[in-house]
Amino acid sequence: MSSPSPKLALFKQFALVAKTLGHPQRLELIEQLGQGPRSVDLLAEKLGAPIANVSQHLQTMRRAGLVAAERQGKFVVYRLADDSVLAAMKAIRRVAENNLAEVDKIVRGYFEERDSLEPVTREELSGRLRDGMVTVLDVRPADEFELGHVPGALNVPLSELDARLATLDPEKDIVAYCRGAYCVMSFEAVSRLRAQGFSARRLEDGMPEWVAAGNAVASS
Amino acid sequence: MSSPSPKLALFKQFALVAKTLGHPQRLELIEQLGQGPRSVDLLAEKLGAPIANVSQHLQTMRRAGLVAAERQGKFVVYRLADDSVLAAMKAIRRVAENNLAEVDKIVRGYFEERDSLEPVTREELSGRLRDGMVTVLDVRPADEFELGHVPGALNVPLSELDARLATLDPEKDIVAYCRGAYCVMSFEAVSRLRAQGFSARRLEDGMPEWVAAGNAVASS
DNA sequence: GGTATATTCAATATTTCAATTGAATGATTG
DNA sequence: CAATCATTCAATTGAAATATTGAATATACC
Repeated sequence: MSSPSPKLALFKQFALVAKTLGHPQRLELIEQLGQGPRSVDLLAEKLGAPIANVSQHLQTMRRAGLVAAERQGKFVVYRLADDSVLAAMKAIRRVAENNLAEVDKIVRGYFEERDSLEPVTREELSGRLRDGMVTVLDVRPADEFELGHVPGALNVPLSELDARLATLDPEKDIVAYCRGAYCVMSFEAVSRLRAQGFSARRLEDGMPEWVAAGNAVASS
Repeated sequence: MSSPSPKLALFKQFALVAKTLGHPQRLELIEQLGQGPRSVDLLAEKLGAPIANVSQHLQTMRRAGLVAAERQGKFVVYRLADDSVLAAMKAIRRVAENNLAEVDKIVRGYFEERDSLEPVTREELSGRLRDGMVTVLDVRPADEFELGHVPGALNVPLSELDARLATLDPEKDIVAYCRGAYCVMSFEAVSRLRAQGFSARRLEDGMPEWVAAGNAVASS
């Protein structure tokens, strides 16, 4: 028998990946990076966490092969290593959804009640985009919108939604999206739009999935 | 304390799942349970770990929704919560394979050199099983074989391979499999069979994937 | 070159995790 | 009902992860 069995060595590596995913803040970083490469600076601001802290998490993630870093001028820009990282996060999310009662509780309490109608699938949105009979709303903050969005989408951050209601065409259906499947902002937007009489629905998931599915992305 | 944001609450749950996957021994338990429900006793024996230790890991995994337990007489039988758990483990493995140089090194050193021929896919094996022109070898220990195996497979544990070489039909191709993609035993078996002049290949992955793909399983 | 800015490093205190041991519980058997 | 077996619990110890702080390094800009 070989002293360090190859199997154990491999499992240690797999465990390293999983363990590194096992931190809420790092999952949040992956959600952000799922939208595109970002600097440490910007990520720290998004998370509302100290820069040194975020930097350390990113380095931990780099050691585990989840992200890669590249220096651009005085910024260090991190990005996801590849699509498999998002896939892994999705797989973990599914385990939690299926088997943790706690998740069900949270989702019911905060999300489901606000989404009585079926969310719109990516395929459906792609189709309706071609017809032009739909208004697509990107409710993320402006900086995230600028770094990449669904072509033709209007950027209406949640904070500005009420102010810009008047500019929306009440005849068209509205589809709102934000970062990912559990991004609260799109739920909130749909709920407020409906309250104003709009026909609003939510995209089933967010920007990262849109990109991962090979859809077109526009940047301004 | 005001309740934390639903998003953070969710991410904590996701992180719990990932963190729980982040231990080599627990991954090994999942590999074992991927073959079917097992008692604490048997799992401990398989891992060569103290029972109390394994029991604790299993309870940790139960809290994270990865496994479920059921009392059967004086045994407590654990099983995977559902298919999503194996899917998550697979997704994590993929991240590691794609992005960790260390994994590549281990695989190259221990596995690849012993597998110059392409492994057989599940689909291919299903087809050739119908033709009957292939000998399927299950090289796992007898107890694991008994709890479920590919229909028509011969159980030849690695330890008995040499002794039973004479009983194998040299005219037929041989396909060997064991637990999972990285289960060393099937590599070893193929290598030894080839050294004896047999036409031997390895199934691309193992028992859990065979089951997950909805293939038939026989038990003796 | 000097200074501001972005990021990383290093040291520390705190918390959490893991393995070990022996005792306690629950179910079965005689 | 005692004895036995499988499992879990509880307490302890050592190891590892995390957040926090302030200093160090690199790059750009003036």
